[in-house]
Amino acid sequence: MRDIAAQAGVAPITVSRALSSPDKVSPETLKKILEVVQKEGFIPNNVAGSMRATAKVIGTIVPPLINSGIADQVQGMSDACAAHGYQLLLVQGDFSAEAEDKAIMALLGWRPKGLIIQAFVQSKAARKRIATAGVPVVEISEIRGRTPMNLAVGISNFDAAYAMTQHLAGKGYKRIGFVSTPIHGNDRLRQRRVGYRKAIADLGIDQGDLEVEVPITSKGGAAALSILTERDPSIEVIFCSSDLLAFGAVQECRRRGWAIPDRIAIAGFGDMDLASQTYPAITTVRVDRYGMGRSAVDHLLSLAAGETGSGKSVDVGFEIIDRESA
Amino acid sequence: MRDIAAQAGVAPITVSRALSSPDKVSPETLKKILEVVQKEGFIPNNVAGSMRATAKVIGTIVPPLINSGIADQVQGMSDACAAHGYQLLLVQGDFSAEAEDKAIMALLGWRPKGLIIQAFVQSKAARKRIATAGVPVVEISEIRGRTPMNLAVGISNFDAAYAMTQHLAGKGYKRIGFVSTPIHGNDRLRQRRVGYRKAIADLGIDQGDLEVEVPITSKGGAAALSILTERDPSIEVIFCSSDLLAFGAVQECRRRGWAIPDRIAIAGFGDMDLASQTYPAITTVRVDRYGMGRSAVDHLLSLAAGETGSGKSVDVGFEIIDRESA
DNA sequence: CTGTTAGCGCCTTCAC
DNA sequence: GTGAAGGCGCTAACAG
Repeated sequence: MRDIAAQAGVAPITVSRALSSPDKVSPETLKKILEVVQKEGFIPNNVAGSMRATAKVIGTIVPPLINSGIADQVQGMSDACAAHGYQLLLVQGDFSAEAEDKAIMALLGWRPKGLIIQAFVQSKAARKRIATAGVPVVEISEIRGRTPMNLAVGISNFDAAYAMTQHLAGKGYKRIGFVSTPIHGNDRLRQRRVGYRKAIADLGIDQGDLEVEVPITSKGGAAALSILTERDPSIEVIFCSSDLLAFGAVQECRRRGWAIPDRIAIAGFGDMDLASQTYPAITTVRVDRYGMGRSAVDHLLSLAAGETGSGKSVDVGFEIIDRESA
Repeated sequence: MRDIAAQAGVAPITVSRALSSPDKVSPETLKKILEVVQKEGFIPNNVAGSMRATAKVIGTIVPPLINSGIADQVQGMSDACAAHGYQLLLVQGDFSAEAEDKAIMALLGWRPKGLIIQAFVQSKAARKRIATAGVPVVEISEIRGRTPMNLAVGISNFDAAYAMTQHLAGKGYKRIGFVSTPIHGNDRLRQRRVGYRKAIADLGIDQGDLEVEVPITSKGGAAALSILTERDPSIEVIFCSSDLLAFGAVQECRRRGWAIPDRIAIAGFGDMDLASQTYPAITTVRVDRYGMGRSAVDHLLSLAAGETGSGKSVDVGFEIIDRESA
């Protein structure tokens, strides 16, 4: 930057101003400076800049990207960040509290403008650290129940699962199974199961235990179909807590030559591209994951700008998409 | 950090050492410092640290995460970064040279240890900037043809597509179609098409134009099936440049009640989870995307450590996975 | 093994 | 509209 300044015949600070607030520099000076910058291919050092001003960085922790709609969310965040001139610092963690803690530490070390986390912040220690750091946090999560640290963006997974279960019952299905990936530490999944259970109870269906947990792969969905139909051969529909599982179940049916939805019906959750393209197309719950990502960034920047959204939740809503599989 | 030092009765530099190279500090001093750090919840400021030492950050540019195996690669990079104590700075771009330039500038501003790019660096300007910055680059890309700036990690998409086309011919298929997503600016896709064409030529098959480009969705795969079978009703197999397209084509067949592979056969590329789980399971080319991500980080750090891998390519290889769909 | 000194490159503050 | 001084928090380099 000194070089540029020398070449343009001005002081370094003027170059700084030319690049960050061009309107505070006279047009001629500006033009000359920009020419030199261009010629030299100068790229200002954000690291140095972030020592005095706060870094234009948003840290985010995401669960494994593989096999999930998380990629959509990351895309949304990335796009929104780009629109505001921010950068995404990405750390992956699983759903364990320890992994989360480590990831939060790693991110805070970069003094980001804010944090976006794909769940409620679990450990008290982490919450305290974040509070001490004075960094706003947006939790992309279940919005029912706990109060978020600052602000939560998401849907009520409880309501969504409840609505889907009711929807299935409304179509005449009596014995309704529920498949999920491991729930431990994932409040979104937990709320889906709670919603399902509540609906079953409200409907007065007496069906015993038709729940199963399987790995987060389509193979898991296939396995779930086997397990549940063995446990109760009269089961009529399987509600999967993710489209990937539903997809696996659908393929397993084809493998067995079972007609969907006549022999058994299947419903999913998420409305991934997959769900509409599979044949038969999968009845599912649509969630705008991309929008959640964008919205999270927007709200985070509002919080960082001093707006106090404390404790509120932003419900992006869901929609039951009725297709052929159930 | 001054606070911590004062409380522990040592100089700031000792705290610094205690945190970054604990073995250079006496056990007692170390213990006392760590206690204070713990008690205060101190998180060192990486931004400041990165002014003198180089930042433990790797910048990466990825194409849209949605609908692709890229998520696996990101996962691999993320895991490898975590293992080395590095952080991933993620920017998304499409395949255009302008987007790439902007993304590279944005990343270089953070003075990262290195860059990982999901293609060859396209523009001369960008290459020059990177060279000037003295930052090593690993290109995850086609390894045939152009010499990489420093080092490329990937496969020969040409060889892979050639091998698959030969494989299909070997199974007796005569009229072999080729579907890809838009090739413009994506050398991996281009090399797949070139490999396909070379194989067709070598086989002496005379079949006219059986190539089509469709959007990168499974719907695109369905559309491709319609287009190609209309263009040539006697087409026997469709080789899709991605599993997602192959999946769409398979679903379209089901919708039409066409038997796979008897009425028409389908092959994919990538061996996504999807490919093995779809029924019928999809014959495809397996590429270890996760491993590519990990390997890219490892090689990048070697380069950054002064190793000169200039111009070399690391071939992670591929494998033809023969399943039911072709 | 520990401390002193100096400075990374920019931006805030204040003066002109 | 422009510039001079100083410091952000940490760590290399050198000394003890």
